Amino acid sequence: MRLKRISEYVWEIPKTEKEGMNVPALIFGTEKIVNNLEEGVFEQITNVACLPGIVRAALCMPDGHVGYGFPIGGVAAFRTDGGVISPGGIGFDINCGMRLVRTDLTVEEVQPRVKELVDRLFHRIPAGVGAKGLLRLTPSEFEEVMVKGVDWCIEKGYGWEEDRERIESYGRIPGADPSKVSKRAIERGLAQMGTLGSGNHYLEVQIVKGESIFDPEVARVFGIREDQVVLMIHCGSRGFGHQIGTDYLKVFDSAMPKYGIKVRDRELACAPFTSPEGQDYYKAMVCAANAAFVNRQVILHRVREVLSDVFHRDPRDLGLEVVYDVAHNIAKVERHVVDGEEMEVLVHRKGATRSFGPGHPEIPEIYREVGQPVIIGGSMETGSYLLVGTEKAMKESFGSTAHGSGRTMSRHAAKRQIRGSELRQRMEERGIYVRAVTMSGLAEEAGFAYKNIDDVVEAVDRIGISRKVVKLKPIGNIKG
DNA sequence: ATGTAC
Repeated sequence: MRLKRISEYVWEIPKTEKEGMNVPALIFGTEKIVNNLEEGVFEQITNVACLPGIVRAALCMPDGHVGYGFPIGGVAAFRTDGGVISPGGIGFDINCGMRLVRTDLTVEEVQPRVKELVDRLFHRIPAGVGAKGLLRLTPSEFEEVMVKGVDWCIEKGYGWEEDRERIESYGRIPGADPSKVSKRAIERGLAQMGTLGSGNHYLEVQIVKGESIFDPEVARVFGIREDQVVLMIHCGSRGFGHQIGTDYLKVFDSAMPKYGIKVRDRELACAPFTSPEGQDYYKAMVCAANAAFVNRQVILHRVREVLSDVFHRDPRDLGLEVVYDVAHNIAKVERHVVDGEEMEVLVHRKGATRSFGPGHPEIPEIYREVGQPVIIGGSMETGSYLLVGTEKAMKESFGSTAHGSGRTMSRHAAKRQIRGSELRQRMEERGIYVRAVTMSGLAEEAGFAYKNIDDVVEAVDRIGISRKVVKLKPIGNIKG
């Protein structure tokens, strides 16, 4: 497919390249990254550009790879009036996301006890396919989870008041309607709050090395300093969100003819945002998004319990504060400037992170002057980054940036390259203590199966859609 | 990602 370089780090596939494109597709990345993207990504992002009501351009972030319908790393904004909502543009794992937690503990204090700490966390935070949590909710409690999100946790003592403002959308997106969620989805979700899941989901113990602080001023605002231990939580809405996605794909698949919508790929099933089907899915998606915030909040609660036990100190005294929590699989109603005019759009971010710049009213006051914290998670071997949102992201990418490394190798291929037990040993020799539910699952997540996180982060930093603040190095990891 | 196929 023909790629036109329109600036140093932006590549365009013009509208004329494929019949039916309503807008061009734009790929963000360095030459190296764009040259290495799978052909399927270009196919998928230009299919997205054909969807009804899409504005300006279909975007692909530097960590783009082939996904269900939309590429992972895809960002697309649709008119709220006249545009569509598509589960394939959000992902099955609704509000899969990242939460970063700071501590007042130093590397010297934690390093000698990292095995004990990781083992205790492993026992307290259930992980793996089908894992059930320590919390067993009644259907009416779960209804509150869907509607109130993290506010429910704070009411119940699973969170602190001050956690709320350090979560995207304050951990509670308005518009949830549990009556739009199937009984089956609720049955799957009831016992899953406070569980990690599997695949690339993890809980990681990380350290801040002095030479990895790129912006000391912003790092200080985010509560980050040299020699500090932090924890990163990566998980989503588990079987609950997955079931909602599955349910509504079926609904949309049969509703499309009614609305005269034809898509190039059945995986792009969608419905007008204002249609009954579109609104029902949106309301159910919000339920899953709020449940995912709750899931990460309950995991944080367990983290606070375990660290308090291990270090015999109160969690507040340990400085166990949320830095921020970002969604990377979600659609949100936001206002953006399109062709010089501010308008309301439904921004789909699928494997992409919100990256609002300084002064945005949706950023909490504590961070408003510098911009929104952006968390980009690498593979469990290579480290992760904390960045900050920019004004340029508001102009170029609907306030969005990348979310992670992006796979370069299939799970199957990764398992052929290395045995889980060998990887575990190799990681331990390099100072990363890992506990995994299955050794095959561990092998699938080997660092070599992913793009180099430094390349992805360097790209978003140079493009200017988020700025590097600090790189975080893993010393302990829990995998589902 | 996912009670990894209803």
